[in-house]
Amino acid sequence: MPSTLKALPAALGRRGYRLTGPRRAILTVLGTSNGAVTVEDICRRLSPRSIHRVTVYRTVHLLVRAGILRVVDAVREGVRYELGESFTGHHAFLVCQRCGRIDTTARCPLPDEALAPLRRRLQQAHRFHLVDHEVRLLGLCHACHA
Amino acid sequence: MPSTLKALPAALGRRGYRLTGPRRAILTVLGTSNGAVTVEDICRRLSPRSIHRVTVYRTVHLLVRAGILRVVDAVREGVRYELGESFTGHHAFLVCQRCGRIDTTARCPLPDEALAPLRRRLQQAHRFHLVDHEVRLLGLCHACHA
DNA sequence: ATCCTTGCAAAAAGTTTGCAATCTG
DNA sequence: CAGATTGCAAACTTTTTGCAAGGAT
Repeated sequence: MPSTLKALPAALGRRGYRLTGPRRAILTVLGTSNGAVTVEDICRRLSPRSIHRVTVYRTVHLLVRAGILRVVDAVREGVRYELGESFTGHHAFLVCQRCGRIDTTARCPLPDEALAPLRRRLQQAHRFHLVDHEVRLLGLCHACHA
Repeated sequence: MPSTLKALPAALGRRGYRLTGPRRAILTVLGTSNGAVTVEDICRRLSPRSIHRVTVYRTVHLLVRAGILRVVDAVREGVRYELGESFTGHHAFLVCQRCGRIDTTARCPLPDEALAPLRRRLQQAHRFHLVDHEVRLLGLCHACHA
């Protein structure tokens, strides 16, 4: 995805944000990362202590607000726990994007038949060994949908 | 799921862990919660400051080790970020359960055709308004599969 | 009685905020 | 030049660890 790298600073500018050195550097890191990264990852990839960690935090928040970045893990707040599948069965998660509440569905929307081919494909294309899966359905819970 | 509540203390005992008051109380909270909870949630539901927050942390870790609880959010480390879908396209996440690395697949294994019926079902059964979804494929990355 | 568990205090890790100096448009 | 942005220090929040007292088997 080589075009992404060029498109990013432009995307920032178009949204009325200033294009500064730190932001450019952070966008470059993001544009050349393959996978989801942590703030720590970003800092590590920036030239040795060139940019302050606080700036990375602030920039990342800005980019999320601007719709350029998105949060992959954690809806917010800390880690969440649930009883093991032997107690609950396998299901999907209903995650409220507003209050962070996580509920569960009766069953998983990913059909069992799809798993074997998927496992095979991941092994070949990514050399990734599939063990489990988790479907997170994002939206608004009853209380927040008002 | 009324049987769960009784099964939990037994599950602990069977694995050779001691059955104490705090553990019993925490298991009761877990067994009667519908959805994934945070440590903060658990503390709030325990009788006013009866059990120390540190004990809740330790018990939760123990339960995960014992296979009674599982972590829903966050594989480890803090929040992770990725470019928005307008830059990357919609895909699934490959999460390594050992090193925490998160990579992405070319496309999402949840077929588009399944979304409309799913949205309808969630609206009816949970009064949940579906906006987006995220498939996390858990397993071992190439480097860790050794 | 043994040794696992708990609570308290404090450390560590991760994230946010106030403020003055600096840079962008 | 005006206002946004950065770095630094410090506050906060969340999670982990050391240690002595208490509790379960």
